[in-house]
Amino acid sequence: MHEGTLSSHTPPAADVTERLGYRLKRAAAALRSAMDRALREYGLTVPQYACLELLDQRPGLSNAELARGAFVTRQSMNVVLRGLQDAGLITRPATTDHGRALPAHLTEEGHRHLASARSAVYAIDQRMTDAVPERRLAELLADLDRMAEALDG
Amino acid sequence: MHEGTLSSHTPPAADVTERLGYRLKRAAAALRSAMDRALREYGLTVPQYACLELLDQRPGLSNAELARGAFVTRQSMNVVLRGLQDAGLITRPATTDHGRALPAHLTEEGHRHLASARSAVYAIDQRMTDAVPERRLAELLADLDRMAEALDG
DNA sequence: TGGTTTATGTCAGGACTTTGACATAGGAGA
DNA sequence: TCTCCTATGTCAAAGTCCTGACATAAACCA
Repeated sequence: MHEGTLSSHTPPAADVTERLGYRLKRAAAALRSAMDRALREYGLTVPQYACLELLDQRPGLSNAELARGAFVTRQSMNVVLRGLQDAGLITRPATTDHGRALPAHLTEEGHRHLASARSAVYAIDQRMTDAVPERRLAELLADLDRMAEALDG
Repeated sequence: MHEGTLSSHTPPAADVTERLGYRLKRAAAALRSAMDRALREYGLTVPQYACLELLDQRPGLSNAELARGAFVTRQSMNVVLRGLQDAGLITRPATTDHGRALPAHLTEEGHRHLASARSAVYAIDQRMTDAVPERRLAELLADLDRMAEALDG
C-alpha cells in the first residue's frame, strides 16, 4: 500500500470501528441521546439548553458568540434564540446604539427553568465522568482539546 | 465545601465549558465539521460515508444494522440507503425469502468511490490520532467506550 | 397450536440544521 | 477620506434527522 503521509508510529486500524473517530462519534452520540431524553421533560432541546447555560455564565453574549459556543451556525442559533425568546426565557434588545451584536440575557423564568433542567443534565455528565478512572480525567480532557485543536486549527 | 451526596471525589466544575460533556461535544463537532468539508468533494455526506465503510467491512448488513452502526435512526438510514442506491454505489434486493432484513452490498463503483474518499477521511482521523500522546491512545479509546456504555447501558 | 414479544422496513409529518446570499456596522490601512 | 476586510444579523431554500405510527416477519413460550 502506498503511504503518502506517514505521521504515525502505529499502523492504522483496519476496522473502522477501531479508529479514534468512530469511538469519539459513538460517545458523542450516546451523550446526545441521553441529553435529548432528559431535556425533553423540560421542553428543551440540547442547543436551547446549551444556550441557556452559556448565557447564565456569560450574560450578554451575542447570537454569533452563542453559536460558536454551542457549535452550531449563526442561523441555527438565531432560530434557537427566537424560540427561547417566545418562551420568555431570554430577552434581547431590538436595537443597539453601538455595533450590530445584540446582547442576550436570561429572564427570571429563564434562570428558574435552567436551574431545574440543569440537575438532570449534570447527572448525565457525572455518570459519564464517573465512568473514567479519576486519575485520567485531566488527561482525557486535555486529549479531547488537542483533538479538537488539531482539526479546526 | 459542602459536597452533599455526589458520586465523585472531585467537585463538579462550575463552568460548563470545563465539564467532560462540553469537551466531548467540542471534539465531536470539530471532527464532524472536518469530515463534512472533506467528503463534500466526493459528493458524500458523513452518514453516507459511514454506511459505505460499514458495508465494505461487513457486506450484507441490513438497514437497521447499518443505522445502529452509524448512530442514526432506521428512518434516517433508509433515506441514506436510497440515496446511495440511486447513485449506484450499493445494491439491495427488493425482497428476501427469509426474514424482512434486506442485505445491502457495495457495487463496483461503490468500492471505487469509497476507496477515493477513504484517504481523505483517514487523513483527518490520523491528524486527530497524532494529536494525542501515543502512550495514551489505548486508554483514551477505552475511556470513550466506558463513557458511551455508562450512558446507554 | 396460538399468543406475545421482538425486530424490521416503511410512511407521514414536523423539527432542526445547514448552505448560500444579502445588507449593515466597525476597524485597518493606503 | 476612501477602500477593503471582517464580523454580525437576517432571510430563503434545501437537506437532514427525528418522533410517531403502522404492517410484516421471525422467535419465543405457554
